[in-house]
Amino acid sequence: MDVPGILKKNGLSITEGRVKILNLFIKNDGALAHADIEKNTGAAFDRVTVYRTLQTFVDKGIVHHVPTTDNSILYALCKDDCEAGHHHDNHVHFICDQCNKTICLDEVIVPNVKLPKDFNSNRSEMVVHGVCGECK
Amino acid sequence: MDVPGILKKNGLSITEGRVKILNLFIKNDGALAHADIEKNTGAAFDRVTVYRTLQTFVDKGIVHHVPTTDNSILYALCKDDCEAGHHHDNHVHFICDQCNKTICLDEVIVPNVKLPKDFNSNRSEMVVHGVCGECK
DNA sequence: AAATATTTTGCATCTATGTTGCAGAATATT
DNA sequence: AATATTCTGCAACATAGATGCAAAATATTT
Repeated sequence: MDVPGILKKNGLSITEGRVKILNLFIKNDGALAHADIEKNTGAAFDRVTVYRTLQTFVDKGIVHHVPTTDNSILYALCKDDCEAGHHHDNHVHFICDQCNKTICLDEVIVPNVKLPKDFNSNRSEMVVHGVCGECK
Repeated sequence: MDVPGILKKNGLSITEGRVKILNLFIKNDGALAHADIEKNTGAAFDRVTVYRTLQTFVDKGIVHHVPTTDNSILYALCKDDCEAGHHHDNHVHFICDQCNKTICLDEVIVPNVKLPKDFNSNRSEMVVHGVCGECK
């Protein structure tokens, strides 16, 4: 589906900023931080607009948060979400120690773990660190 | 091992702030954010001191970062680190949706996942969300 | 296509979080 | 007890993110 289509499907107005930012996600298969987006759009938009756009995308399930160990917030697009419109982010995220990219491994499902009794699990997140195919 | 002993073993001076903060971690089996520590020490220490103490503890391997999906940094003590002094945090972290506590499941090891070929893994982190034994 | 209604953007402002340099205080060493 | 080392607190700074509101852009209606 094309970018305007994705926006319309989610009840969002089609604006220059949203189109450009969504395109950035589609071109880049890794995860993006707010700062990456500002760099790549050449400061064409206000900081606040970028924040709000990202928040909107998260709310609509177009994009999801990626867990990190530092204090950065990463956003990643799920291919499945794009196509089908239902939000599921139970896949593994991979962070390359070399190129520092965060990559969604859409095909790798987060495994279940045995929890202590009396613990119930809703959802799980998994981040794997290592060296990606490009850098190897 | 007692708190001053842990500090000494890591080549750190024994100071009021470090003892109190390390005690906080030992008493509380969940993960703590910077803000939690400031609350629990009754603002007895400067903000900067708390930041630096946490950074020092991370550097020395006394405490480790817990991955989160929001922008908060959580710190958690590993029982094993305390006892043996070697850093390993390949256990699962559990975040309770109800009481919002983060709990180190020291006995639950992060499972291995099959990565795409050409990907090498060094270490993995896993966060499970759900309801803990207390809240159930 | 023009007019109106709705959304979105940008600016100004504010808050929280985290860092760094440096002098004084506390701890460790001799 | 005196010296050397380490740590703390203050001030200042940097960055990330949120909010209210008027102006601008988009969507809808006629």
